[in-house]
Amino acid sequence: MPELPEVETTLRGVLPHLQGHRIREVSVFQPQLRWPVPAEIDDLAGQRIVRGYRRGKYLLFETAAGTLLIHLGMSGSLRILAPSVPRRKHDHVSFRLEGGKELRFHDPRRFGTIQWMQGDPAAHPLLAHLGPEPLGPDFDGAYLHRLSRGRASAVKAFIMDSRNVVGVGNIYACEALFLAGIRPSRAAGKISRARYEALAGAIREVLAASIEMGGTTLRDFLNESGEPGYFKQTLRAYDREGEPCRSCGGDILRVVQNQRSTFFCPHCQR
DNA sequence: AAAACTACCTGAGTGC
DNA sequence: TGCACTCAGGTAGTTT
Repeated sequence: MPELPEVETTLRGVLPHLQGHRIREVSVFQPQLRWPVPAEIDDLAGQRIVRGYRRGKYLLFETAAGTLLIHLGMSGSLRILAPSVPRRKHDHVSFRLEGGKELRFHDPRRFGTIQWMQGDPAAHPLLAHLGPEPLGPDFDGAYLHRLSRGRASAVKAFIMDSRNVVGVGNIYACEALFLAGIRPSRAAGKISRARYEALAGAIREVLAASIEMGGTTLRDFLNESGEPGYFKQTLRAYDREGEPCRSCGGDILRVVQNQRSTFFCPHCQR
């Protein structure tokens, strides 16, 4: 499941094949993604990718005629392939590149998004209300502390809300709260500045560490989906219900918050 | 205004 | 073996 580190890994994997290169042809096999792939995506054909970057979990590829926006949703992936590689089930969109290779979008659950837009990408409805990048300069403990005053919602939901900060999905929310020693159910508005400093640091730490690990898979990127296999063995809380806390040895608990599983150590997280 | 809930989707896993 | 069922998760949009 692509969280921010997987999206970043994907960007690093595909960008060398895209930046400065022309898209020759766009083929849409299944337009019914989260929203329909617009017919105007054809305008991308013939355009040169000027630059590509990530905003939250959105990937953006700019051309002179418009910007390609891609979100991988829950199960999406991008791969660079030779056109001779047969199309797999759930390969929904293909971008033929100058030089002969193809960029293919694969997404079994079709929660992903492919859009084509004009104008300033930051003003696009999907991007306009996003909070700061967790690895950027505008995100720190002071920011979280200030923003959370008066909020009654659980801190876990607070940091998973992309209006507050982008890129913190369920897994990394659990991991960061464990690292910071904060109980996920605690009211966001009642957490001290000092503890938010720890939380902001933990968020950056888990995301950066995971990007580093994703980076080690870059070599294999063209062959594999880009999902880092090492990832699971480093988890401290997520998906570890009943297993011993790596810090105190007690049982990791699982509860449900806002229809999502939350994993935490009741001894280490208060 | 803020918080909680719903819908979208398929594959993996479970139990009978 | 096969069927029915549940669960997972990102996030925009809707409801409370």
